[in-house]
Amino acid sequence: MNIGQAAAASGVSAKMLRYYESTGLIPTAERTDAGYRVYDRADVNTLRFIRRAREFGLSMARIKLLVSLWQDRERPSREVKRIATEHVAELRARIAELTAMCDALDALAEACHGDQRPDCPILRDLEAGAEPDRSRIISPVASRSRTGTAG
Amino acid sequence: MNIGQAAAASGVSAKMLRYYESTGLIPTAERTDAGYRVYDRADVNTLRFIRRAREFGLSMARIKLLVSLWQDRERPSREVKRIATEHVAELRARIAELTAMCDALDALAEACHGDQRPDCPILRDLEAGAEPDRSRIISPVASRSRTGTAG
DNA sequence: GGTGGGGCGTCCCATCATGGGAAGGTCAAG
DNA sequence: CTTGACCTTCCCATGATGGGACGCCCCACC
Repeated sequence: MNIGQAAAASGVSAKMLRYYESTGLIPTAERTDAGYRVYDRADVNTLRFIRRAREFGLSMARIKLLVSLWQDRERPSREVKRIATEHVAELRARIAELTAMCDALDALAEACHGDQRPDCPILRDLEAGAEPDRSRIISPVASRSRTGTAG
Repeated sequence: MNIGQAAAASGVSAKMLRYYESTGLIPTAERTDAGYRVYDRADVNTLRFIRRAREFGLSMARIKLLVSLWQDRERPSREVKRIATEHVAELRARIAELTAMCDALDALAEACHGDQRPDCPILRDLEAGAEPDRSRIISPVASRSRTGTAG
């Protein structure tokens, strides 16, 4: 089967097929004399596995691990579970972040009249912390300590 | 103040300051004779506004709109509210997506023994929809090399 | 045996916001 | 004048994906 057919059969785009191959997620496909990639049903199954894993939001790195575990009949389910659990934890963290943003912004939006008047609690919140035109913001010593990153 | 001081005072990195300038989010900064960018307290306030807006997960495009609304004393709060509401809707949609992923994967992980045995509901779910392939998922072990993953 | 349309190949670019780093100029303190 | 911190611009990388250009290939149709 051609790349287009494998793509249609698996639900993974041909573009992604080439990309997955280039990153080593799937093995290098056989080629016809003309250089066309050739796939079989087993490849399509792997691709479906990958697509399904992507639907869980798993990263390529984790999917790579899962695929090799999947193809290893001796795998300990512990390994699989660990990967899934890590991902769930990350999803939960992300959800918590987004929920905090969402709740805060929604509260602000609820408090906003939303009419032709310029007064707006959203903007008032956003500009909070902006120093009014008082004295200098930076102290003479301030520029020294640049503590690492801020994620 | 120069870019490093403005960065420290605003919480926006110098790198991002240049980037925001290049994309037109903030106006082109004045320069010293040597070419150094110069900022004042008003710039720092704008930067803080931007940083705060970023904390709500707003896109640069929406922040650009918000900044111009913020600086327009005649703005209708309706405009601001609309932007916030759109973003809240997108956040909710994203949260729903992530929550669905999270719940589904978590259920699978919960059902997984997580021991040394190879049987695993997570992998079984992932391979669901894969066409049966003559009783085997991958071709006979001896013929195909496993592309020496080793890691 | 031609030919045309569509599939395939590679390579480059863009996303979105951010950081890393190199090469070279500038400033301020010693 | 030296030194070191800071500034400049430019390039690259992220993560997964799509878009597009250009050129070759394949097959059906005549």
